[in-house]
Amino acid sequence: MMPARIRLRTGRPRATMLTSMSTSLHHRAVEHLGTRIVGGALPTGHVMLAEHLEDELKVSRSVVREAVRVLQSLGLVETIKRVGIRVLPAHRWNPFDPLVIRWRLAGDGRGAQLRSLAELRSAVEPVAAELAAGNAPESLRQELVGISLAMKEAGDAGDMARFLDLDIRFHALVLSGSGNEMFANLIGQVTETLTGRTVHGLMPEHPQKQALQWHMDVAHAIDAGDGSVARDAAAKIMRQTIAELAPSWNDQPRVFVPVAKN
Amino acid sequence: MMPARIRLRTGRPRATMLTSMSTSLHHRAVEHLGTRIVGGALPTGHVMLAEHLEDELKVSRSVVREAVRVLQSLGLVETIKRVGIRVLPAHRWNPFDPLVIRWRLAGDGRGAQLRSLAELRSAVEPVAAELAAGNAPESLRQELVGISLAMKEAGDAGDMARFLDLDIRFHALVLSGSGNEMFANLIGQVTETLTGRTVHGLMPEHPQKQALQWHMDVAHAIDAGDGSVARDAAAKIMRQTIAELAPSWNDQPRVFVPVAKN
DNA sequence: TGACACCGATGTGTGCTGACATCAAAACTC
DNA sequence: GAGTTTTGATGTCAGCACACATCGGTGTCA
Repeated sequence: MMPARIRLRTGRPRATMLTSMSTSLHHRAVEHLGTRIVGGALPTGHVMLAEHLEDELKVSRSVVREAVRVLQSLGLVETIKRVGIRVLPAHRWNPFDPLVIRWRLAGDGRGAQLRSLAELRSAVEPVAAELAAGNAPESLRQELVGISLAMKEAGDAGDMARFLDLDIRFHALVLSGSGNEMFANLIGQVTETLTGRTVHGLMPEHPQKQALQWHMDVAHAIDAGDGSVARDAAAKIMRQTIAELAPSWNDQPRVFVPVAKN
Repeated sequence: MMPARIRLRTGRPRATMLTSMSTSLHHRAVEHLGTRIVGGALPTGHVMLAEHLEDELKVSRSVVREAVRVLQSLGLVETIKRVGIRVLPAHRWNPFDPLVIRWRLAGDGRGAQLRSLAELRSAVEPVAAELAAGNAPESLRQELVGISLAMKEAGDAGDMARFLDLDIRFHALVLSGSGNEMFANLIGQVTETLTGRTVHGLMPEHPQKQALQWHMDVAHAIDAGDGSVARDAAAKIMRQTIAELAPSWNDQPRVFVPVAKN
């Protein structure tokens, strides 16, 4: 016989979520808090109470707590007993986390974030090209050569949409071909900067003839296993890219992270 | 009148936590699962049930769920309704997260992780030095010069402990002085590789005379605002560092992250 | 009277649990 | 085979017990 199920609580239908987002409550909570912290709406040192967040987000403690735990792992907040949830200074944030990058790109820090990413690219891609020349599998080298030729075609024809697609794949293949998983992980961010550059009209009407040649140089050097040539050609691409983009962030102030005392 | 508070449950005293660790249950759970996943004990595609983890870790659902949420944000697992918690392939992990790096360094992936970090350093530090020459605040430039001189002293005197401390601070200052928060965030990882190099006896008895000179070159070039000289000197340091360390990871296989189709 | 150490009250994160809600895989029906 | 129902896992909620840092009061001593 089935014991009668005791119904302790009515289990009200819970408002049926008027804002019928497809995403989960957890996702929404992380997103809400992350954007507000990174965007500066919640300044460094600001203390929140879990209970207050429940009211603000209209969710239960579980959701708030799980979201706070995630933000904690990103370095955005810390929890202190008897005090609350405190917003940490920006230099404690994990600047490599995709979420943090996305939130910065969406807010005031957009310029500074793009500069950081561009500088990171300018550092990494030449070394990635050099490593790819030594390590990349044969099929990848050949695809790279093919793409560099297709880029020239698309560039000469003025087909910028196709050029962008090829450009993205080109740089993704170089990063992947390095055999370094940290480099490969930057593919997403590089893609973001490349698309952003065209979307925001920072791309020249036609790709520079030089840039097309440099891409082919990189591809052929990787194919030939010539690391230093690949590196130098990639460095040239990066220098030109930085030069093109620099005006858009020249006014952004630089922040100097304090070095922990020994 | 106060309504009588209905006591739904006795709330038993909860076993008083025999394993009286100083760390929180949440921390322990994240650590336990993270090390086992990154260490390979839980292979890609392995599916766990939350309830099973409760039993295994002897913790409640809240702790398991919060830990899983954090691991999810690191890209180590995904949760699927009606299926469970699935371990994701390594190329989905966030290779820049300090936790992931630490877990890899602690397990079989140690060699590959050190290579990745060293290659990242070799890419970033020259560019960081170049940027520092243009951006670093005056006080930082001067400290850098002072440290490079002290490094020479310590090196000539054979005081390797002091040399290591100075070396760490030197590279931290260069990264910080770049004014790029992503570069600055690598300070921790660079410190790890530097200490690891000496701890594991991969460091020469006396620092190379050339290396000492290169450090001074970097410092003076940054102080003088000469970016390209700083970059080239830093690149020389990196080349030598890589050459010293390479034997320790030459047998590690490289992994090539698949590039998403367009 | 004033400075300081102690100690209890208070409040907030941490952790545990039962009860649903939801949704997709799997089983079932036609 | 297509559509429907069942099932079983995560998702969410709410209440309680506990640990512990902080604050403020109290007592002691100078």
